[in-house]
Amino acid sequence: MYQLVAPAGTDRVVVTVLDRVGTPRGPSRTLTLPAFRRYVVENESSGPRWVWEDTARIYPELLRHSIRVARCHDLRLSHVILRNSSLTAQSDIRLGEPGPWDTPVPLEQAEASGPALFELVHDGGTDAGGTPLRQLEEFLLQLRAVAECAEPGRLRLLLAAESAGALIAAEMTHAGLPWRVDIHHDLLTQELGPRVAPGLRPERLESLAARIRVELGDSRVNPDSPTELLRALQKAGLPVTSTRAWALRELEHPVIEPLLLYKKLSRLLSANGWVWMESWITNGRFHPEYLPGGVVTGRWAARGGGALQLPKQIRGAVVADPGWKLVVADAAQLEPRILAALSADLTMAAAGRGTDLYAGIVASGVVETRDHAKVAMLGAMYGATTGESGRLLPRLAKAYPRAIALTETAARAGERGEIVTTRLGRSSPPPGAAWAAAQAKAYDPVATRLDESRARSQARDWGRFTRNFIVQGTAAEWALCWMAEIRKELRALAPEGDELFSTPHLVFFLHDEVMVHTPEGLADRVESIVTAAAATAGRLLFADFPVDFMLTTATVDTYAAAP
DNA sequence: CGACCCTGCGCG
DNA sequence: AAAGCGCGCAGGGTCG
Repeated sequence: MYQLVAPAGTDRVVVTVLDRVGTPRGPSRTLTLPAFRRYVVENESSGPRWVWEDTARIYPELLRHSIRVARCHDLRLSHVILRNSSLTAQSDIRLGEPGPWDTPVPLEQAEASGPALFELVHDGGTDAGGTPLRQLEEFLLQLRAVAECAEPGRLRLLLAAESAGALIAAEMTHAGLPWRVDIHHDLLTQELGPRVAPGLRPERLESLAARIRVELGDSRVNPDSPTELLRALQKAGLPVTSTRAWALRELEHPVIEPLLLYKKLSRLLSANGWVWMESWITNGRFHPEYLPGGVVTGRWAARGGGALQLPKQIRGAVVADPGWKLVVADAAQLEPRILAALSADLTMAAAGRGTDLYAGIVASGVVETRDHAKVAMLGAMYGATTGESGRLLPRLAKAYPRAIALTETAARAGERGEIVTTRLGRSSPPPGAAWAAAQAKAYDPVATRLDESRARSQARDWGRFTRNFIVQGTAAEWALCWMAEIRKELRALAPEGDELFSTPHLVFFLHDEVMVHTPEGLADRVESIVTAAAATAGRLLFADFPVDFMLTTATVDTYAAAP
């Protein structure tokens, strides 16, 4: 059963009950927001799938009133997938001209309350029963596209997982990540010195800057300016063409040590200093905005606060509430395991069974060290051709021909400008017009050497993108299924009380890693749930193919203590 | 002054 | 100009 929800004006919502194939089962009802909330609560027990345009817009309104739903269908996110998927290439949704669903209204920045989130216009008219047609017609197109494609099961799972991700993202934003500003403050003070006014350098940075100037024999150079710094380094006789840390590390000179430290600390100050703390932490919680589907591959992005880049340096400020714990779990060697399963490479899957996959590769005698195994695998998935990674690749290819063939096939497809598709049906975007033009130019009779090499280089670039897309994208699908399963089981474990987040709940997600904030007494159960969910996700994507998705899990008081 | 690009670095 | 993918953000620098 579906419940279609659409805004009507700024303070009303139209709800329509739809049957399995999307036919309205009666007239729609227009509800005020309070009536809508009651409606959701009353109907949730019958297990509907709520169909709405944009979870990020409508669900926070429910969460603010401590209302959660189990399942939804996010029309906006689903549209993007179906519009691009090779599995729905023949569908009307794919063949139609681009429309309003292809240029979604961006979500306003502000955490603005209530009605602002409903300012979508009721623009598509209604049918005789009052059903909003723009949303209904889109939903019908989507249902048809899935039902008529060759492998509806995959897309159905993908859309459900993507939509569950949207619910989780909104819930995590709402709940926030537990953050101790006192600890954060102490940490900053210890590293940088006492806080000073914005624009000034704290003591520690100031003295490092002074040392840098002395060592360079330049009394005015500003280490924050790459241009000035580069010039000063060259003047001091150092053979550098950039001021990147990795390049400086190669050099031997008294300025290097203070300079590297300066860069480290100045990064801490600008990215996660006091200003950051004051703009992003409220009432002991970090509330970043997650963007499901924000990356072409299907990974999440985040906006504001750099939520997906929390440096290890400050993870000590993430601390469970008194009487609570953090259960942190990380999928070990996720992408290579995904590659093994995608390519049905039994040998590679066996190397990772019950053990660290890289250690397993070493144990199989393919390479000598774990580090070699890792760099070779990453190189295979990213398309490295030179260096250590390039040298080791042939050995991987010999040991795991199926896995390596899959990456090579994906790369060749990209080089030809073709698209590739993940396990569940998310397809890569086609290369842009500039790319195609560059390729065409190389075949022109008057093409220059430069034209040809540029075209070749761009073709290889795109090949590396598609090579990685298929693995990264499928890993993202696995992670969505993992998280959706965790969420479902956590809700079954402990029914919610009056307080929305008084029971175990997800508070953080980072591509292949999740964090659950849980009352201490339930931590063991939560660990089991997280572990079992990984196996479930593996079966959802790869049925009975024998690949392990191993986790590193830890129950800790602070994120800094997680492995 | 804002809009934009570049450099550099954090995360997976 | 880091070999090799995907991101976001801050600060410097330039342009209109």
